[in-house]
Amino acid sequence: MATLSDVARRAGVSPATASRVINGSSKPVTDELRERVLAAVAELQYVPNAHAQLLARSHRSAVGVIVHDVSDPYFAEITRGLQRVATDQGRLLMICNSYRDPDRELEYVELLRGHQVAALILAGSGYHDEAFTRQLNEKLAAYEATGGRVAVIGRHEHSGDAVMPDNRTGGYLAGRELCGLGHRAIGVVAGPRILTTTTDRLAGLRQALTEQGRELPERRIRYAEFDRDGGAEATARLLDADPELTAIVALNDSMAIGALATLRARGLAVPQQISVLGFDDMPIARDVTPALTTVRLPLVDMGVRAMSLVLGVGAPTPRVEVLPAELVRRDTAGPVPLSTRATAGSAPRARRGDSTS
Amino acid sequence: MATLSDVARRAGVSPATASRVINGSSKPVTDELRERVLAAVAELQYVPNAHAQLLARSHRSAVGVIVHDVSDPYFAEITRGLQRVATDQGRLLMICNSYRDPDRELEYVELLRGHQVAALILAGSGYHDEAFTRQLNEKLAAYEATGGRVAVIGRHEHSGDAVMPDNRTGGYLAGRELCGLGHRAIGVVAGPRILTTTTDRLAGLRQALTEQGRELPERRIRYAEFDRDGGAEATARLLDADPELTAIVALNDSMAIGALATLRARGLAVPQQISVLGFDDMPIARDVTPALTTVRLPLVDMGVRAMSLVLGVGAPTPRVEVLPAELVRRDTAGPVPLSTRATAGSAPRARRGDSTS
DNA sequence: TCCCTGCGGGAAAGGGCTTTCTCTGCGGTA
DNA sequence: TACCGCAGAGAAAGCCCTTTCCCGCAGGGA
Repeated sequence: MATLSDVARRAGVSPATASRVINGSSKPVTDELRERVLAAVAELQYVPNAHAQLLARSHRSAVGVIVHDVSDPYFAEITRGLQRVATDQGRLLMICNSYRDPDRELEYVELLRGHQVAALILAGSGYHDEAFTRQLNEKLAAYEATGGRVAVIGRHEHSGDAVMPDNRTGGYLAGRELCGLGHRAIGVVAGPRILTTTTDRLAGLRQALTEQGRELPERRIRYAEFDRDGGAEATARLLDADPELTAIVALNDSMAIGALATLRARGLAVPQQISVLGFDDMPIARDVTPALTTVRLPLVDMGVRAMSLVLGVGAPTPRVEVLPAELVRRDTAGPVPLSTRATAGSAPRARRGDSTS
Repeated sequence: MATLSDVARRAGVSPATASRVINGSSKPVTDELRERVLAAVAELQYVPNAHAQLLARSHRSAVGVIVHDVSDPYFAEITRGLQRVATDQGRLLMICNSYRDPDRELEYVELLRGHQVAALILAGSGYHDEAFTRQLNEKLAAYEATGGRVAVIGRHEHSGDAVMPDNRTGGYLAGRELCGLGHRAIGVVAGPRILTTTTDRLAGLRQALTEQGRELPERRIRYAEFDRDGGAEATARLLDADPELTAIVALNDSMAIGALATLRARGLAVPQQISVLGFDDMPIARDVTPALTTVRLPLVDMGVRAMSLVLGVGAPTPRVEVLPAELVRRDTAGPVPLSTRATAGSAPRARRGDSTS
């Protein structure tokens, strides 16, 4: 592997001059030497050693990102937003998948710190786990103490900059919608209990039902992995326990798609026999059939905001931006079926399309 | 930011000893000193500077990966395979999205080379572009000359190790299937013309039709972006030009999903009025309604193989592994509609389910 | 008692680059 | 003519580690 001094030797100049040419330093170099250096670079196919550069340079430019899994559409969208701003600012992103393993998350914080990232963004739900939260906060504090910037997306536990999707209100909107359609027997296909996202969304949902004088007993909730298969499986368990359900809320769209698969397999018509609500509005939601009624979160925007926070200069106080959730009505949620409607409180409404509440 | 010598000073030892303790060197250190060092590390929240380590250490361990876009399910699956092997071997992956921009691809080769990756994997279609191909090959050759390993996934142009999905046969299978179902008026929703993947799949398809005495005129092909929206748009153009079509082959599943959306919007029943075939069998293919009939590629396995090639010791000759495509029959392809069947050559078959050919 | 061995530890040499500092030589001013 | 200033180039000092090499010391064998 050719080094800078190889280039310098070949060009008959000092490494200092070669470096200046290659990096377009402000220090002037005569045209003749410049050309000799560039020729040497081309001949030797020289590529600077990034580690040596990063070591020698003082300023740090990369930004570290820890997500659950970039290929999960939820995070893919957020990452798209992060990328957009980072690219604009000429920053490189180092993206790490924690696969929702807290230990791996801690490791990645260290790893990224070791890589001298200028900032750190943690996206994705926090955990109901005191010990972990404390450890994480310690590590982040240590990092911030040395000038690192930190922002989280969708986590309560961090005290600094944060972008928070309004999960609770989202859950509330879902609940209100189903109540409005007359549903009483509502089941929930939930993500892992330990995730704050799960409990937040659930809390909003429960609040809506309670306001309507209905309830959400634990037996109508099934916890599973936050993905398609988890949703399919939880839906099956839910239906086995309670065949009378007229609606299912899935706490994210992946789970909702799994739910639809199970319902289809069991020959239950959506939304005629049973309604389904998703959460997140990931891109595929409009392409399943029937198109998924869901609670939209501004995913890309969340990424944009987080990266802006972290790259923005002068942050006197930690800033928390709450981004709103909104209901997207498509085709999976309908009025409670006639057979059970007698017991429902409010009049059913019919509609379809893509209007938002 | 604490450095190793800070730790050493605090522990009252030399940097050498501190380094040995921290890295678990084979050289023995007495328990007392070891503990003093570890205590200092904890107190200072010391994290080694990765760049300095990488610079000082000789062996390179990370592997660079260039894909079109990790959040595209096709590449997400491949990446999953890459990850699996890399993790087993304790390798870190650096993943870069080229977004199918050839220039960016070249840049990333340099970037990754600069980061001293032990190997480089390029996944995704090559381009019909001589100048670019030559440039890329030069860069790769320069990298290989310094001991780097290179493997490509789904590209013909590279002369070294390669994992090749059998796109041509896949296209052939799609064509044979539709012929068997009696279709004659077959439209193609294709990816960008400049991609070899597009032309390979198209070539196989054309071969199948030709063998059956049918043909695939250019006017029945529409080229668009290789994604959902591209598929939707190309399908619309195709239908506008030729409303008589009884089948559409989309050259990947994303496009197929876009095609389904367009057909749904136009009120055309799939597969009763028009059949749709996809390509790749990405996970969502089974969850759309009707479930997508498609040509499956062993995406995860492709990743596994490529990483194994590149990390495998002793490669005397460049190896090319061709991975087979297979047809997955689901619910979007059916016999040619009755109204047009009179003109069809072969008897229609009815079926459904998930059996593979 | 002396020498050799081996162990635990430190000194120092890189690893490849950036950047400050220094030096040389030139043109311009007093 | 003597001096100053400055442009352009090089020398060298880091950046933070790892690892080789070397040293001192203690214990064992002759």
